[in-house]
Amino acid sequence: MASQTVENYLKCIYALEVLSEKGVSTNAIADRLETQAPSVTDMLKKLKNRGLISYKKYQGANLTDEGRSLAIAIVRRHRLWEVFLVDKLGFKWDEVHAIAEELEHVQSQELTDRLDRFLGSPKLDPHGDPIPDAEGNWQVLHTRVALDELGNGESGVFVGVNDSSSAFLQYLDSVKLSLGARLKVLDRLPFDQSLRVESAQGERQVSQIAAKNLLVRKVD
Amino acid sequence: MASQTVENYLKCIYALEVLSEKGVSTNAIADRLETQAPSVTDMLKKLKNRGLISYKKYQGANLTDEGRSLAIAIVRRHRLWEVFLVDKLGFKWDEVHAIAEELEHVQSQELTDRLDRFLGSPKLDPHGDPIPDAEGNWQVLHTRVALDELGNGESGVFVGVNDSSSAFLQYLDSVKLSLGARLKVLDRLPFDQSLRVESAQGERQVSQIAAKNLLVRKVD
DNA sequence: CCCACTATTTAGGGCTGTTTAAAAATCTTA
DNA sequence: TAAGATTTTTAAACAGCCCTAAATAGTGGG
Repeated sequence: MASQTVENYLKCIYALEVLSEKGVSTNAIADRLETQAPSVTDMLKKLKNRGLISYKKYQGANLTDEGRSLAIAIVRRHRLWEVFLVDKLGFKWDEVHAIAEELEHVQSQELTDRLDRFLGSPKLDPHGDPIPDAEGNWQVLHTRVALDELGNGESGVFVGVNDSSSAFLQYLDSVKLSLGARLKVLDRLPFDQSLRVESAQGERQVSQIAAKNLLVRKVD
Repeated sequence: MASQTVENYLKCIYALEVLSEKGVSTNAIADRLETQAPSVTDMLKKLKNRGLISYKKYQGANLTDEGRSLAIAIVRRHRLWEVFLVDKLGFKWDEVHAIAEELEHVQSQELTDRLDRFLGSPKLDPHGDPIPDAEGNWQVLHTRVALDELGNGESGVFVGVNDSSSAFLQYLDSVKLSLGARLKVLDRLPFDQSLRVESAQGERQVSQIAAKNLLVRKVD
């Protein structure tokens, strides 16, 4: 039985592994978990001993199959609880992350299965991220690209975010951008590279940094 | 912020305090938490330093107002989650205790409030125990007595249990006794003091030990 | 009232997970 | 390629919570 701490490390390594070809670095983990590098080194040794990661000194860590399937199970629980919090309890999408971080550690396969059924086996969480099923598989997402990568004149449907920080989500709310919105990039402003975008609510401006964190599915 | 361990001690002391006039003894706590007496002594000192209990060596512990209100908040969360598990997820009443023990430690006032509303602000948990409201108050229960305390010829409605162990709850299920059943004590069998009881499903026999754990509200 | 028994506390450690400070390895770049 | 900078690991220590063994306080029976 993995402790909450171990679960958090696994989830963290899982998230970072996607971003880099090589092993996940000690510092990257320390930053993300807001802990210190020596704590990470310690934990990496333990995780290795438990067969959850492969790890060589100075080379970073990678999940083993066992570690990865544990990590995916945690992600599954996290995202199911997020759906519960938003759909059933009426939380807003920027409020659920911290609470789901706690709920995800409750250990009961039966609970997870029943929660999934209760929610109607949702495929996506409130931020547009896919929810793994009990076997750890998930729907292949339509190709998602950052709004920023669309050329002038191209259109896309807002389907997810790169950054699910409360700050970014609240920003999206404040400018009335929500999942499903159809967006067309008109052009870039030379000064700061911000995008002029056309949406159902009319024309708006999106900063480049926001555009990099806003994921769309391209449409014609 | 109280750790899960601290919360478990508080809940334990709260539960034991009801049963005895004096301070709650070290061993009683150790037994209930399935830990060792020295661990309890350690923790009692810490709880005292944090102002959550009053405690003198060899004299047992009692909750302070602050400790008690924390304990009641934990009981509230525990029982709300039990209602959720039974009413919404379809668990049986004997399956929910362990899971609720984990869920109760999730720290979010907002979550508790919303869960309460989502469930319709229930007043009783699946075992007939009262759920404290956000202020820590609960409905005064109709006087509940053990079935065993009814005289021959007296009747009562099954409204709760003393022992909510899985074993006892499953026993009740297996003999088709559920909350709300009307029971009339006919007489006792001299040999083992077991009760002959009349219910809607006909006449049945209830062992004395079961009768002591089965709570009824007297009716005429 | 004293002995024997039980309940409780102290002493000394272990394990997990954390920290700071310092050493070692790796990377960068002139 | 050799300093210098950065990253990572080691060392030493601490906090929370737990344990066993041993000492001590309280309690009931003779």
